[in-house]
Amino acid sequence: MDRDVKTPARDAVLNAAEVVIDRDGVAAFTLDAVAKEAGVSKGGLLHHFPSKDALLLALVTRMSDQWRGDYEQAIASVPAGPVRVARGLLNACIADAEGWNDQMRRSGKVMIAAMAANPANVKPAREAHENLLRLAIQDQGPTWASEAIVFAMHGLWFSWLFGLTDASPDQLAQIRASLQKVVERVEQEAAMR
Amino acid sequence: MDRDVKTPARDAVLNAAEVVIDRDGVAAFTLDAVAKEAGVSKGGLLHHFPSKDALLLALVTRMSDQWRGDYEQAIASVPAGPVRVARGLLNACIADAEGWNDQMRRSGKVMIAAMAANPANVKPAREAHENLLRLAIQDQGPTWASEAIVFAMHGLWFSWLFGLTDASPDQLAQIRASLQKVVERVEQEAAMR
DNA sequence: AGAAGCCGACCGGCTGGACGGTATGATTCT
DNA sequence: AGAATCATACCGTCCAGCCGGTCGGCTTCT
Repeated sequence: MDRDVKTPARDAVLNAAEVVIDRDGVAAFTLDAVAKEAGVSKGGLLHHFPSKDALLLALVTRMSDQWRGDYEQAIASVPAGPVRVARGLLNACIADAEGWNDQMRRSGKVMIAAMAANPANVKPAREAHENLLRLAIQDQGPTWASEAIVFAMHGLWFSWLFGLTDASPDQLAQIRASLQKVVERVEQEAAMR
Repeated sequence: MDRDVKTPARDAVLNAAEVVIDRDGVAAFTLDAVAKEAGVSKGGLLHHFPSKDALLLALVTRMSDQWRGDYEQAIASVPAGPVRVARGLLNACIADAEGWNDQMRRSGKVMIAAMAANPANVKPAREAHENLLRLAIQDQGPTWASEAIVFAMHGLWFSWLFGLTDASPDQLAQIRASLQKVVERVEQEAAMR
């Protein structure tokens, strides 16, 4: 298959789709709405993406690539040590909490839209996630701690996304602090051994 | 508002809705499909639930009540101690792993359907979740540990639901083992103090 | 050079079907 | 009887995908 070509028009449509889903909700995600937001006719939109499903898949793909790049960079900036992966994720999440919120909210809504339409669309996200877990398992520290923390980060993401958790900055900060405490505990223990 | 009356017909429709969403996907969740599955006409269905949104809300409500009852019972069966909530959740999840999978998959798909249609529909789930977090904070053990584990359980649920994680029993068992290790570690530490 | 032919990008109207909801009649229960 | 519980038929809307057509740039032939 031909690699996804990155033309400005394509990217503009993708951005517009994200905006519509994020701002107006998953139910409002229609081809007309996206075309209007992108300043493009529906015909023009369908010229780039042969179907709504294809658009959704491209959206998840771009998102997953972005996410993967982000967390790989965040992890790389942490000196080698136990639970390095978890520490990297947590650092990135805390360092730019607001940015993290924005991006994660948008990503999550896209995921929901993709799942609702066709679960096959989340494949790129699955690959990115599997890659992350692989990195976590290769950590120096105890595997179980790395895994648990990675899942806790995901739990935080999803819970917040679904509105299960209060979205107040205080609440989020508290939860992040809890996770940080776990990481620190594991690091201390590893250092003492 | 009048309390939700539990009639057999209502419950049958609710069951049918769950089946359709679980078996055929969120996109196939239409009033016609649910009515057909329930062996009821669409008019009959709409007699019980005035709108699709109402049906979805009722679905989430029943699910949340069920879930709340389950975890409260699971927690109650754990002797008082540190991270009792986390221990209870984990026990329930491990004791009947297969049942847990089934129920959680269905619940998750319902949540996605509800979110896609109208995020306001997840309110009952939010309340159940807040209640769980409240219980976790009242635990004897360190709050941060309880919180982290609760979120990890949620992360496992969501990740698995979105197909982010391999659904193989081995993989799931491994992750559960990781979480269990965290719980045990906290319990040990609390005991030594 | 320049006319002719071509091709990808894009437009916008259209349609056919699906889907949520309504209106009204039939049937059963109390 | 009369209320509750359905069934049947139907309506209006919305939306994904299609299709004929336009425009501008690029190549090819002469």
